Amino acid sequence: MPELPEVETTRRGIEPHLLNRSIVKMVLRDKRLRWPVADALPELLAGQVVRQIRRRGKYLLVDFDQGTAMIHLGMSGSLRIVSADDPAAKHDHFDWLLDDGNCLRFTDPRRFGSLHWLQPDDHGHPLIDHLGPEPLSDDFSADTLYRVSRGRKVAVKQFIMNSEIVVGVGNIYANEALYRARIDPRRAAGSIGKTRYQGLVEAIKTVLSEAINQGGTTLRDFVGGDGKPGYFKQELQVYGRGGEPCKICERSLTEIRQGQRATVFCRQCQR
DNA sequence: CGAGCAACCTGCATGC
DNA sequence: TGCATGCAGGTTGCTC
Repeated sequence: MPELPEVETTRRGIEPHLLNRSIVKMVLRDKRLRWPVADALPELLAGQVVRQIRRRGKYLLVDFDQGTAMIHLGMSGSLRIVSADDPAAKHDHFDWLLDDGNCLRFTDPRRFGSLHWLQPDDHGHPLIDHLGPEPLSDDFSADTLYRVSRGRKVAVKQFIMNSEIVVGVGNIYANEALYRARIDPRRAAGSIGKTRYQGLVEAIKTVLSEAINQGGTTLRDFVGGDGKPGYFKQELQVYGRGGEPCKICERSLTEIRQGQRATVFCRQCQR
């Protein structure tokens, strides 16, 4: 479910409900996430006040006075604001009860998500220390992408999905951006010139920005922190459309697998 | 170092 | 209806 636009949509949805609220209590029902949730977390969080919610790649960083909670939604995770007396369902793994009677609820059927605690004096965390630039920042440019791609034989689609190169480009938006830039996803990253990377960088920025403005992409049941679905699905040009006609040339879209992920593209329009 | 792939886990669609 | 199979929005960490 969540790529960068969905994580950002979640951040914006929950932020107003959390800012300057204190955590009355954390209820940890299942600590078996991607990495086990620290047993000490409920005790650590009790009484702490949320000061800020940031995003780094697909990680949400909830800042408190005495540390930071780092949350990842994995493939199937979501965060919602619900009433504290809302009964927990099967995959609701933890709640943060707030001082206004609401609670932040983490739900994740596949348990690929995670929750870590960062001490304020930490310089970061191994999971986020080596991340590449934010795609919507000026640090992500054709110049840098061109430079770091020299000599790389990996397919360009897998290259832009590598979080050390750029964060937040998942399978949906990688397919969409390559289609918009008209680049064949199988091409070696090192074989692409600066001008074409210029187009790719613009396509990535555009597709991510548009998706955020639409509230993300809802494929199954994604909802933002405010409970509303995303409306970007109707804008998808290739993802999930293998065998259907290309919207530019009408030719049937090709679907292949790259690194165990579905790739959809047009053999005519993408070179 | 890079490339390829198995693994983590559950739900759902599909086909026999 | 039941069962086996394959696939899914992500990422780490192993082999070669």
